[in-house]
Amino acid sequence: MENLELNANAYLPLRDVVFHTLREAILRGDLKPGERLMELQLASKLGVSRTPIREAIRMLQQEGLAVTVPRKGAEVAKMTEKDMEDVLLIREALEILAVQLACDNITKEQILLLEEKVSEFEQVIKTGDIKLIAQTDIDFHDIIYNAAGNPRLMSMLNNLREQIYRYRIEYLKDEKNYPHLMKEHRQIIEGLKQKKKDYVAEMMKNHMINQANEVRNIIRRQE
Amino acid sequence: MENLELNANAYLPLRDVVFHTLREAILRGDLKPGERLMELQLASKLGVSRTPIREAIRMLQQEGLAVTVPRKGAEVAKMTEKDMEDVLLIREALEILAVQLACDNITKEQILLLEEKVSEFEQVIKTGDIKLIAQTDIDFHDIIYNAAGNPRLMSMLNNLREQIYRYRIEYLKDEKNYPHLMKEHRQIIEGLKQKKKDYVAEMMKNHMINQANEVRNIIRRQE
DNA sequence: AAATTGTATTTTGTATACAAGCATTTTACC
DNA sequence: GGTAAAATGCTTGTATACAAAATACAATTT
Repeated sequence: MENLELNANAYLPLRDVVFHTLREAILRGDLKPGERLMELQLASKLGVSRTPIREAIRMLQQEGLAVTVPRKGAEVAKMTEKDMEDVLLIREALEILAVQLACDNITKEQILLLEEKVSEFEQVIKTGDIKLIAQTDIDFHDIIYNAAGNPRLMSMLNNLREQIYRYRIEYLKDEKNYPHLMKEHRQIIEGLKQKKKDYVAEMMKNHMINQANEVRNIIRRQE
Repeated sequence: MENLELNANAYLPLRDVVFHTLREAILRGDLKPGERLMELQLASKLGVSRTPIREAIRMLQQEGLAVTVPRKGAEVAKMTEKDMEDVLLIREALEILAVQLACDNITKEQILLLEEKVSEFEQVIKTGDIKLIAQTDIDFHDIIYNAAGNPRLMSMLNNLREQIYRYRIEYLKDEKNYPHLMKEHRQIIEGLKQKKKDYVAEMMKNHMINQANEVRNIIRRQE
């Protein structure tokens, strides 16, 4: 860990601000897997007392981003390759569910939004700004989640995405992945337009399997 | 709420004991949906200070069993029929995933355990003890989760089960459901034995749809 | 040298104090 | 009597104090 800074907001309780701050730090890798989350240290670094830190840690823990051992303290959750595989499988199942539900409910406007997002993606990759590229990809899927009309599913998928964020960033750093990704997104849009549920499910599955393979390669390469 | 009591354990931090106590109370309906979770009140009722109560509430909140409004406090999460539908759909997708994974990995011993559980279920329904009946059903599915070998999937399914616990109890109070339930369990075992992935998936889907329908009926009847 | 005990230090666990916000009632004024 | 403002009480938010456990490390023993 290096430089944490609080983005204070008069009306949000500090625990929520701390929670978001720590979550961001974990996702962006400023807080590394296995790194201890010491209350006093974090408190002084963020300029608050231990109380909001502790509550934020309890939230992170329930979210799976931190692991706590009683009377020992918390640390940033480590992710083994197996953990990653487990998450990817669950994500695949739920993304397929989401796109199937979306297929039933999606509006013409939402389909337009999806098409716009693909164009936007095409533009954004030229900038080379990975965070922006990642966000555009996230937006695409978020439109589908919204169309699915199942808020709990949406929040679970967001949580799963969080868990593999670091690896997805690596995946998006590799330009050779962009054409496939865009092609798959276009296939999904096509299926949604024609309301072919089995087809979109197949295309989403394909999309997920390809990403999972890339994530696997990245993990292998790192170790 | 009426009588909460703490099941103290020397080594578990109080926050965890409080968390489990409150969770149980919510699931069993002692704490009703919409009921406020006031820190001081709970603290004095459980004989602890506000600190562990607050941390437990943060955990319940992240788990979806409580909802908190800043500077207003927490209350037991309300579940609309729509929420329930949302959860049931997710559960269906993940139970199917679990049983498919189990199909790949299940051992002979685990299949034996499943068969024993069905027999046990047959015995237990004679007692009429709903909590025991529910536990036997839970055990059956837990064996499958274990065979699936995906701990994260297991914990997500456990969490989803939690959310619909109250309605599942109602479902299990109705004796006419037992024969179907047992038949479906036997079909799932058969599929796992023969390692027919598509078949187990189909049977599990069927199992889930039937339960979902019953839960729907119960909700309708209640309102 | 290895193991063990003892002690100081660090860190978490829990209780409590105090501040601030929100809601409701009371009071003052028209 | 009705409305606005003030006051009161209850609740959450945050900081801090103290206790208990874990850890690190030195001293002692084997």
